[in-house]
Amino acid sequence: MGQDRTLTELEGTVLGVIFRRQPCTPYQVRREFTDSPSTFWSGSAGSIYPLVMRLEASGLVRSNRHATGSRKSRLYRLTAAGKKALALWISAVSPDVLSVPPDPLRTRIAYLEALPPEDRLLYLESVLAGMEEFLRRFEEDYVERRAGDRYAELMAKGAMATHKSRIRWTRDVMAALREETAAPQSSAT
Amino acid sequence: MGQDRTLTELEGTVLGVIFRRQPCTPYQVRREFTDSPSTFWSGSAGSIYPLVMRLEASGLVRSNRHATGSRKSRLYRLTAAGKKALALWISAVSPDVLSVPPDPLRTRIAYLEALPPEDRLLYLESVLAGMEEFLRRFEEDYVERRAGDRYAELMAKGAMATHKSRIRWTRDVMAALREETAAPQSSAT
DNA sequence: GGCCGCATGTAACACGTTACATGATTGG
DNA sequence: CCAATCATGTAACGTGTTACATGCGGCC
Repeated sequence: MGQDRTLTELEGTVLGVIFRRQPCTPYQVRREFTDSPSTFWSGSAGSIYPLVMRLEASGLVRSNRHATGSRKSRLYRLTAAGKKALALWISAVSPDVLSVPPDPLRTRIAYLEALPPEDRLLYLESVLAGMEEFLRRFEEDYVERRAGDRYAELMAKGAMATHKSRIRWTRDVMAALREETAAPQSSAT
Repeated sequence: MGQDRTLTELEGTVLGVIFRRQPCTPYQVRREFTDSPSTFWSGSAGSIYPLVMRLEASGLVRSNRHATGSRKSRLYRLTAAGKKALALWISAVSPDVLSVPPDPLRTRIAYLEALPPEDRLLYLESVLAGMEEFLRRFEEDYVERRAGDRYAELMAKGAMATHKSRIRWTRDVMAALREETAAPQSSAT
């Protein structure tokens, strides 16, 4: 009921969250985003509630009334169509999946020459420190939650691998920069 | 003239492109996005032209008329304020820079259990093949363009490092999956 | 019993996308 | 000279964000 269009990135992800957590409330879905170490999706109420309602309207999820005390809410779970749609969304191999994901740090470093020369290394150092701090917290968090969930463990490893690769690369950039200033050629300001 | 608000990700990037290429036309800016191996920004006319006009309205870029034959266009370059704004955008260390960037593949693999068990490895294999194909093309392209630009080289290395790390991780996931099916425990659907 | 966090929403706004429109230029 | 591509835009649309509104629950 309702014509099939391909799911957006957030819709697919939310469908995945509900699939994993079902039955669950929209608020639990939100928490999944707000608690995530990634800051890409805000998980704001304004995105999640309307989205979940949209999913229900297109028959991908269904909900039961549910009350805790006199507070009313709804528990959502996937329908058969929902599970099919999720599987389809996952397995449709799009270019974004195969190509390099966006990286705000890479973008900034690409235009590092817009910074005064003496600020460039300082910037990279502060970023590096921040990333290492992030890594520490991520690892703590990961140890804390590894409830034997093999899947969660795999996911965390993937995210950390990427993060570490970024850290290593940042160090490379710093080394290149130091080398350049040590043996100065003509520099374009 | 025009009040300073912090630049969005696309605005900062476009400012960077103009800084790098100046003087240049909006179309050249678009090409930078459409030619990029990353698919995150479409670089559609509908995004770039209005954005560049917005930048000019806020005094970050300035343009001169410019004609090739009877076709008219504008050549843009950064103003002093523009260069300052770019430097500020780069050096303001936000959480998105420090945390793990979004990864459509990671997200999909997180909900791999929504796929019929027999499809999971097949999916990962096809993704892996696609990523390796992408890597080959990226490397060709990179060799082709390495006009001794140390910076471009560094950037390419960063992107490739991330990409390779993703490939390695995908292999890990496949190995874990194979192991699991070889020595089956209780599996959730 | 008042305050703060939980939980569910809604409204206005900004921004990027697709699709469309238009004219110039180049190639067969 | 006709078609395809280059190049510059505009319009409608969808969707995510911030900010606001509301009410319940626990705690101090």
